[in-house]
Amino acid sequence: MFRGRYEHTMTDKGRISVPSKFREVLKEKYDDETLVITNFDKCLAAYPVKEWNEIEKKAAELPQFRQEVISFLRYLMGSAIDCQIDGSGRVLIPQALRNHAQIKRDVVMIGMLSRFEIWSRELWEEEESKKAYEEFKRSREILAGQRL
Amino acid sequence: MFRGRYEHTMTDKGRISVPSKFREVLKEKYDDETLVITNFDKCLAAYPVKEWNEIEKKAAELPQFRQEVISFLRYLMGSAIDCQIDGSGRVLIPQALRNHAQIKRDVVMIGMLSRFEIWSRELWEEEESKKAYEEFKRSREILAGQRL
DNA sequence: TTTATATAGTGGTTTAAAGTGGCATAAAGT
DNA sequence: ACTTTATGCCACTTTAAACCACTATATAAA
Repeated sequence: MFRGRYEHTMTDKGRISVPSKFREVLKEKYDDETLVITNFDKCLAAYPVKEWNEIEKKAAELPQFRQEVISFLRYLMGSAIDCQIDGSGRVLIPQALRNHAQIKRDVVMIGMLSRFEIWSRELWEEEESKKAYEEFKRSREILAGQRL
Repeated sequence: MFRGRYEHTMTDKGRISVPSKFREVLKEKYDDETLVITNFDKCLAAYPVKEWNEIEKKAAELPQFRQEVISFLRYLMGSAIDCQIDGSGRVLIPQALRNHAQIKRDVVMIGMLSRFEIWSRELWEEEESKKAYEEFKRSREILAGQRL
């Protein structure tokens, strides 16, 4: 499973090296180094193809004419692109996705179990990191409560 | 189970030797010398992978597209990194975690049953003295009630 | 008590791997 | 054909992992 937070930089041509721990998970657990990358909130989400297929399957079961479903699918599916990891462990992030996530140079990648997120460092630090910490402190009891 | 308190020092490259008692527990009870280390309030928490997997399992059961869950996972998973214990019984603590726990050189490690905590000694002593002060105030109340 | 022997903790050095930048070639779009 | 975009490859730098060595403390034997 993907976990950990890594700060990398993007080359001027839009390539980012995938953290080696993530690549390891892809190789060991998924046996496939292809990623499906899509828009997600203010960041990008990268899925192993196997996980992405699960999402597609679930999405197909949703009522296809509900307005929310249509918007949701348009958003998530419309921007999903599969990206190959190259010989030196990098992926090329298509221009459209870079723009969406406002990625210029510095990026933060965050493991999220079955996927990982790609953030512009500025956006992450300014907007999301504090929010995430607050939510964590608030929700920690959900997990802690089940253990005691 | 992890028990006891140990004071160690960190090398300039961020390595800390895990107390041998803890290593023994890892080997005997968990049969695996990998640790998952994560932010925890003012210190770091180190889990045997098996224990950490329990937490991940619970996290994976949460609805993955709920906003609170997403923020929660961003922090919980983002700050968790697995660290291998090397040949001489040490772990490398990643820079980000060192910063979070304000660890410079002297550390205190505290057994907490299924995990152990890693404190900067300075912070630990502050916490301890605070606790001692609370204790003092509490006993004073009791004494006050005794009309002394 | 003194002397060996082992083990834990620490420090430093070497080696390997990860991440990054750049360039050359290939493919695609105009 | 030519510009743009993508891919593959190589070189450099930094960081992490592996290795070796020393000291202090504990343990066992003389």
